[in-house]
Amino acid sequence: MQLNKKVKVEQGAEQKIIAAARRIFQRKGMAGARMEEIAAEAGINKALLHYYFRSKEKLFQVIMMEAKGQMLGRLHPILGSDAPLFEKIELFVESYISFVTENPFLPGFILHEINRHPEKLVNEISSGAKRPNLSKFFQQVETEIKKKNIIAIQPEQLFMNMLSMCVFPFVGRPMLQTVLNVTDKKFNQLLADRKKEIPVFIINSIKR
Amino acid sequence: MQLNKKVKVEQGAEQKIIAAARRIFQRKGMAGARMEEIAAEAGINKALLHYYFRSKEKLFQVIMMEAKGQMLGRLHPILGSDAPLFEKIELFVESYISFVTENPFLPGFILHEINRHPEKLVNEISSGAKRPNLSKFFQQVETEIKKKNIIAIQPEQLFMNMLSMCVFPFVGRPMLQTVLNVTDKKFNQLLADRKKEIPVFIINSIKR
DNA sequence: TGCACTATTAACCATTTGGTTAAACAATGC
DNA sequence: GCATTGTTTAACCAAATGGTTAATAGTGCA
Repeated sequence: MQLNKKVKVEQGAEQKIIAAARRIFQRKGMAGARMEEIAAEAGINKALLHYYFRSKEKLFQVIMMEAKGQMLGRLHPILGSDAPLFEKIELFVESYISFVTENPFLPGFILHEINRHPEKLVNEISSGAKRPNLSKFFQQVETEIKKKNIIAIQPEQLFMNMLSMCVFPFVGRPMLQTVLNVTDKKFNQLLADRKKEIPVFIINSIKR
Repeated sequence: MQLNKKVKVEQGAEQKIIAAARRIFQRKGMAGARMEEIAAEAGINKALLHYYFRSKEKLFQVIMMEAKGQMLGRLHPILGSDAPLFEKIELFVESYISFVTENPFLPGFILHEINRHPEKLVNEISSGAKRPNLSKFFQQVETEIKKKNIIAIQPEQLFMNMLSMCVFPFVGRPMLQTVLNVTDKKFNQLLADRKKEIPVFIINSIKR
């Protein structure tokens, strides 16, 4: 028989802290987050935060690294694959929207924090993980243009368009929802629809 | 002869404060901004901030109202006009990108602060200014669909796409620039190109 | 059982920070 | 000139906040 009081759902303190820090940091940002608040959210004492992660800055780095990794890490596997261009676009949009749906505060968090520190660029992405490489995707676009399968477009512009349409509605949700004057339910439906709508929109636009 | 030491460029203290607060708040957000810092940026004493604007919160409200007004105020004049749909799209994109080019931190600022306060929605936009009304634009889209001039698309999706492609590259610039691996100059060129590229992209996508 | 080691906490500390106050300073009217 | 009113500042204050410490509780193991 095991006497361990913390079984099943009861994750260790370290994990509880990370989960709490994720929630608080992502919503309020580094400057807006309070160590006390994170401790409370994790259901522990403030001193324990410093026991596991020495400082607010250190804890923040952990969350930020994780966030960057999640946000950028899915670019390469999809865009670097061998799938044909149109299929790749569909895959990318579906995957990215699914991810952001699960983590609606993540993009805004990263963007705000990066803007806050213009000095150190986004370098050392995810602590030296592979920098996302778009060359495969870019080559594919160039090839399809040469083959007259799609119209001439700068690959960079196409990529920006794709990413913008996937991510922005989540970052700008409160503003958009007000301007569009729709309910939560309706807006969620619109977001869900975009998994199918955006690929159609993009492919319509570029195919000859 | 006027003895007034503060002529020409020397705006009054109140204006200097607002200008400084705009810069600091937009870059660092409410929580990240320091009153002392704003005072220094304005070249005055911290106590003078409280003389003109009673509290940080009050000063912040001034900047936020102004920001919302600028961001949302330009929607209605363009989208509510009588211009034909395609022309309207061109006007909108050009106007919006020009504006965001001049105020690159403004969208991120608003979005972050709104996310930070989910309770009070974007209501009371610009202190009761006219809520942007998209109905004219939406009607136009419906009409063009009926006339078979454009393909079927939910007007809300079209609007989201437009706004996303205009705004996101500025909000997400640091991330995008890293991923695309381009210089400042090249990225600025890409952004400038978008004034023409986005309308083409959109119209290509929807026209029959 | 007792010892070493980890985990956890309450109380505390130093610094930062928004905000206040009283006094100096400048402009303006009489 | 001098009183009055508006502007600006240095010094100060109280609350908030990140971080520390010393003591306590729990755990494995010899």
